[in-house]
Amino acid sequence: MTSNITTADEDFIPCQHEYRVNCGNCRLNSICLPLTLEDDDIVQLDDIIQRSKPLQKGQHLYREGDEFQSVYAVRSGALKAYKTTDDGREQVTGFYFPGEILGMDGISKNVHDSSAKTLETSAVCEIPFSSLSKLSTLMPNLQHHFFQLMSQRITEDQVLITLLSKNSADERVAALLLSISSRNARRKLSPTHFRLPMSRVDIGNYLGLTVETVSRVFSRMQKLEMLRVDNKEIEILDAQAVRTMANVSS
Amino acid sequence: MTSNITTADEDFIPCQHEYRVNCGNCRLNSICLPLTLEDDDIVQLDDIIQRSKPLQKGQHLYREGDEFQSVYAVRSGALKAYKTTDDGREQVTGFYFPGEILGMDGISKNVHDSSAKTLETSAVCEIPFSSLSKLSTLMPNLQHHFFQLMSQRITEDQVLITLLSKNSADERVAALLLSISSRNARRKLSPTHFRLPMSRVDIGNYLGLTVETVSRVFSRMQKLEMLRVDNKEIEILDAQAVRTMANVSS
DNA sequence: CGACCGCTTGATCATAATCAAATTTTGTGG
DNA sequence: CCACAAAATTTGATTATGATCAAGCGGTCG
Repeated sequence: MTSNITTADEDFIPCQHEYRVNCGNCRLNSICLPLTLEDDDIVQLDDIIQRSKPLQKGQHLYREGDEFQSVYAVRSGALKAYKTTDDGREQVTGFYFPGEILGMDGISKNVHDSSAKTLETSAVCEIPFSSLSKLSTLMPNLQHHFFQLMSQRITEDQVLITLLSKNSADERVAALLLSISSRNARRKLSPTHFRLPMSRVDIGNYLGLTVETVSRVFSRMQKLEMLRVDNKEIEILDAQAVRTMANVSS
Repeated sequence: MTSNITTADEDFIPCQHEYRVNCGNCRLNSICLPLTLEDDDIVQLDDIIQRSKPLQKGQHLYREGDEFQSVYAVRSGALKAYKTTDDGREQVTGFYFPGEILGMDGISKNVHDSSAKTLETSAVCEIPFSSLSKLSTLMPNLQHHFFQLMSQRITEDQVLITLLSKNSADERVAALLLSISSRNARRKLSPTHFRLPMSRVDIGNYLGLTVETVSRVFSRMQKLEMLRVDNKEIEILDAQAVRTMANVSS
């Protein structure tokens, strides 16, 4: 892990000059868990958080059925959460980017209800749930923010439910691109030019489509000059056209 | 509301001899919010809860965009939660039966993210969220249980996502019937013989199918002698066959 | 009684799945 | 660095599932 070979990984190289990351100096703290906290409180939150070594692409953070201990904040990289159906197919339930929290589905039964796997080299902050609960009783702001985070997960799932239930393949793919674009914007990255960390299969398993259909939609969007697609590299050429294709007011 | 006209409503007539309902004597308290609480704590919870007059069929509990104030526990009857898409179609995000909690999607933005409407005459308990939050900081059990309820909502939404994404019309309808059946069992009602409170359109808008398809699936299930369908009255004749059709291990 | 609503059934059509194959990209070892 | 194998992606042809369009039935309410 001390190697400094630069991989083909497109993401920023983590700051080397401030290795001792904490919530107070993390550049994600304005969109992550500390969002609503005072400086004093952030220090306490910081105390319970464990920061991971980088995880290699394809590693599991947890698996469906594992005992639930912690929720996780993505520090760098990207992950997918997914469930495996009885007949062995994979339903991707979400993609997670830096600053986003995953694992909250494990709270209800104290067992992870889905698996989480890195899509590229990633690092996460582990937040032991028992400590978070305890701290939440002392810090109403934190409790409220965590309620909000769970509620946000619910509203986002409801958006996906609607997308799967009512929208065409074109609309689903366009909506996913817009979602990734706006999440990039939130992290001050380009909303029009980015690299998809997930495969076409993952996209299909998220949107309820086959790989072939996903690929065809990308081709169609390219032909219409809305998009430039170079393998995983995406450039949105006509954002308005993509919004129109997504058929949502956002 | 002091009238004692009995409607055509199939549900049990609420106990008249104990009008002053509270959480301590509510027959749903073993599956509802008080689940994990001690007697003393139940009394405190009871203090913040407001019980509604019966709501007529078709009345709204809240609408998408309303300011979020409270979550609600169903006391009797049944409700649907739904979102209206930009092009005016309706996505039903859930059906709610006695003992179940709805409205948690409003926490994240302090605005209801969906609408809730009664499917038949119903009564609910209103739980002001600010009071619930405050009480939760004092009662770790309550905080934990509410975290669990939200997490359960998330896992249930993920099941629906998978259903919509991967399963056929037959499988979706069969899965819904099994879900209603097991929720009836939880309330000590018959798991094989019940009345559906929602219309075929509602079922379609929940499962991402048209009315016609829903109706055809019911017909098919009747022809296969798995089910007896008399309008909204359902009798499951061969539960194993329904499980097989649903194609889930549950 | 008649209009309307919810539900069912039938015929046809469209979208995306499936099957099949070519092509590009990636990873690995020499 | 190149060669080769494996994996991922794209494209094409055909098919199947459920949507759409259309009509009829039965019950309810004014």
